[in-house]
Amino acid sequence: MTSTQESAPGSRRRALRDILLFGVCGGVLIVVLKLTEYRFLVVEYSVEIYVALVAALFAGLGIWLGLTLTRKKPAVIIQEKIITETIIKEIPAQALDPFVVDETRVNQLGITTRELEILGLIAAGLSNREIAGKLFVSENTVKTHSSRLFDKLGAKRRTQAVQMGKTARLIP
Amino acid sequence: MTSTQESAPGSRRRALRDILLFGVCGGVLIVVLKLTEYRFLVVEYSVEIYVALVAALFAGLGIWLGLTLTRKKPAVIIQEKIITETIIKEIPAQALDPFVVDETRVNQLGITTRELEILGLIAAGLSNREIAGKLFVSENTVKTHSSRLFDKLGAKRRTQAVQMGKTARLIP
DNA sequence: TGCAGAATCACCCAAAAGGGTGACGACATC
DNA sequence: GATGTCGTCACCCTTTTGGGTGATTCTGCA
Repeated sequence: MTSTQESAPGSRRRALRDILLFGVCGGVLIVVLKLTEYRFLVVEYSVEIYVALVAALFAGLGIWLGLTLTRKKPAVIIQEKIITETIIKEIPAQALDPFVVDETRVNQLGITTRELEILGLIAAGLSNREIAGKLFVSENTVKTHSSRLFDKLGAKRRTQAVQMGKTARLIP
Repeated sequence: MTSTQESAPGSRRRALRDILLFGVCGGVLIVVLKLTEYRFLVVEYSVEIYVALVAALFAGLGIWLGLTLTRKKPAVIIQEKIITETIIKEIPAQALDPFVVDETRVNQLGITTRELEILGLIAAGLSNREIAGKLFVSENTVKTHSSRLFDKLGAKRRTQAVQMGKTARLIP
């Protein structure tokens, strides 16, 4: 229960319709059974069979209802089109995009936490001076950090470093 | 039916267990009902009530079974942990990522095709000189283009322009 | 205890980037 | 034919960025 229900517009109406349909089906069945009841009562001990039949029928109906009710929930909206279908596909985590840095790559390149932090701020569009102000260090410090960072990434410019950092999953 | 079922390891076993549980419950209920049956039979026309009761019970049971069975199917795998839960979340179309420029935004900001082209090359990490070489124009031309682009975006630096361009869906 | 890695800072210099202004040709629109 | 937009280029000047070197402090590890 990570999030509240935020289903498609007509979902509740459809659920109601299904419940109604279920009720009608039940009613019809009861009527039918009642009509046939008398015939069954002639044969004495068929009550058990009758009950079992009713039980099985309603169980099946219940299962169907349960399925149809839950099937409405996951609606994948692509562009404008609404596809109502159960999602079976495994979502490869990265699709819901809670970004995590590729620690392996970070260690592999020998990038320190400070350097990574500065890479993030560069990607955010800050100048060296702004970064210095944000981290309470001198501009020279930021410059040395970024210099070493570019070395490790093999980048010549900060824009290139950002691009490389993104493809290497060091920054979102 | 986008893909075949590739559910979690213990899914089938659990489904079987549920069905068995369902059967046992049904059996127990039938036994109980049979025992109470005689008492009900004393009162003559309570058969209908009895049937209705059975029907309702089995319907409920069926719904429960339907729910528990379907709940197992969608399994989101994050890292190593398996979360068995119905997927409710709307997946934004952008997740499947066939990038298209936001033409509306482009016109809204008054960005020309050439400027957009240069923004893309800046984002790719090229220097003004490299861009000039790529587009067969002078470096000064690239500079004027980028200058006007930054004006329109309200950016002070090329890194900032890239960041803004990305959030505005002008570049992937 | 001493060493390695990190974070920090300074200084110098060159290259790149950015701001401002002006100008020219092509093309479309009115 | 006038106007406007777009793409092109030049020049000048300031700011930012990047490279190189050296030094200091702190911390964890051998």
